[in-house]
Amino acid sequence: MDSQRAHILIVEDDLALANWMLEYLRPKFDRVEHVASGQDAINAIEHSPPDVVILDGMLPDIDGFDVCRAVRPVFQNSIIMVTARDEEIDEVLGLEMGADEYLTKPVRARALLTRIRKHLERQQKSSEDKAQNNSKLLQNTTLHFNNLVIDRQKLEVIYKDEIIHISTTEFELLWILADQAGEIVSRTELITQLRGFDYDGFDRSIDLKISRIRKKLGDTSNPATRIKTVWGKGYLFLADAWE
Amino acid sequence: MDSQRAHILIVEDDLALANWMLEYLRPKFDRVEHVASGQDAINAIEHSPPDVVILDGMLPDIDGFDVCRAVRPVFQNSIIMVTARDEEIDEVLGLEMGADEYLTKPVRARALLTRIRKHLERQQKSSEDKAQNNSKLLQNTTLHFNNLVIDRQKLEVIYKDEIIHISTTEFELLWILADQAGEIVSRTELITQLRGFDYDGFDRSIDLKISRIRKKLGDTSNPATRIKTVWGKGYLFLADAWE
DNA sequence: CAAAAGCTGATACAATTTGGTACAGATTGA
DNA sequence: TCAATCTGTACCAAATTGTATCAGCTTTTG
Repeated sequence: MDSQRAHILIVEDDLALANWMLEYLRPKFDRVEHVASGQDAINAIEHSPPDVVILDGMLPDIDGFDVCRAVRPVFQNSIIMVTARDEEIDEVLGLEMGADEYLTKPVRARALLTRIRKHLERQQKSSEDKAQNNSKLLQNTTLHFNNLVIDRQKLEVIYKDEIIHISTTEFELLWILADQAGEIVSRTELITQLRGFDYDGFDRSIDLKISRIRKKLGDTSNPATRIKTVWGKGYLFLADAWE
Repeated sequence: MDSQRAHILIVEDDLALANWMLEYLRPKFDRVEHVASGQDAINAIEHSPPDVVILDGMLPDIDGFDVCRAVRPVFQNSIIMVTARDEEIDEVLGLEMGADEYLTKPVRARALLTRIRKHLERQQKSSEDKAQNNSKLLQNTTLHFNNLVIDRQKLEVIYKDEIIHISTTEFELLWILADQAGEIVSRTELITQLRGFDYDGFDRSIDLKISRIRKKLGDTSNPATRIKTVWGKGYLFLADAWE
């Protein structure tokens, strides 16, 4: 799961607690922000909608529940409400306040993380569903190149009648290249497609995967002849080199 | 939905309270039943699933929360849990026990009715949604994949004309995967569906079950070829690998 | 009712997958 | 040719997954 690219907003006036959350979540997600008041929360959410909001029920200015109501019309992602034990329990129980999930203080780190991941996962899935309905029918499910078969449904690669043991991400990469056989595909594009988001900073991981794939598909001569390197541009999958 | 046709089950050992509810609800719904123990509740729910269950948290034999857990795998409609105020509020607040709604005693008639209607309405809505998308799947009681037959009613799995000895939870897991054949199902989702509530903390139990199922279904090659592992994502049941 | 058998999941550890770092080798252009 | 840039891979640490083992429970048997 690429939690990495998630954007989390913490709304919490207890600065000690907020800092604890920040420290715990920052290494795990791409962007973790914090505001301490209800008004700031509303502004932040409307200005730059996060994927998940962690919302304290009791805030100095605007009540957390009211924040919830205020942003709901424009904010469809998940809200995880954190309430103190002695706050209006009935309200919480009614589940009518518009949050997607409720936790009580004290919040355990593990529980918080689990919930965040659950909601991110859901969001991703539902957006994938939508995307698929529009485009999936148009897509090929299997690619053939002579003795090489790449089966997207089975996540399986067969070369010369033998199943090639290939890992999930290696498969993804191979698929992307093969799907655009004959075209040069840049590292940037590969990395974006693989991880689903832009990645700055340089990285040998694509080369590494290519190297592994080549080995598994017997493309061992130097320079490689089936998945070619195009210096300064990217990689090129040859369609007619698989005999 | 016209509440008229709804089927309500009341699980309550306090007979005075139960009678009060019966009297109040009977004129408003088509079928309102009552049982006084957890075991009876489980039987009743499994035998003839109601649209809404009103479940007392504290019962003479099986705890209401346990009833909830017990039926969740096979019962998807709404459970409204009624708890005494001094019962384990933490549990309730965590919303981890699998009920859809919580009320505290004393229960006000009006509130109860409102909640029931809300849930009936939701169910109506979501069943309409589902009916549009996959009306067949909902009614399916048996899944076929070549030589593999998974029979939900008999809780039976047959592979190559042989009955596979498989435990109940293993069956559940297999069913969930097979029901979504071709889609990657995440561990989080599996665990939630199996246990009926969120679970924090790390856990190899799903992997373990998968491992056992694979063994029983002869998916022994490494890596597995019929129930595939998708690294970082979950598991994938292949529909056409059962010859 | 007690013993046996079966089921479940926790723990522990092994195996696999992934990608960061480092550095050697290859390529390019001045 | 040489320095700068780009690519290939060995090596390693972290994350993820597979599974043996075992204790605690349930169910079944006798």
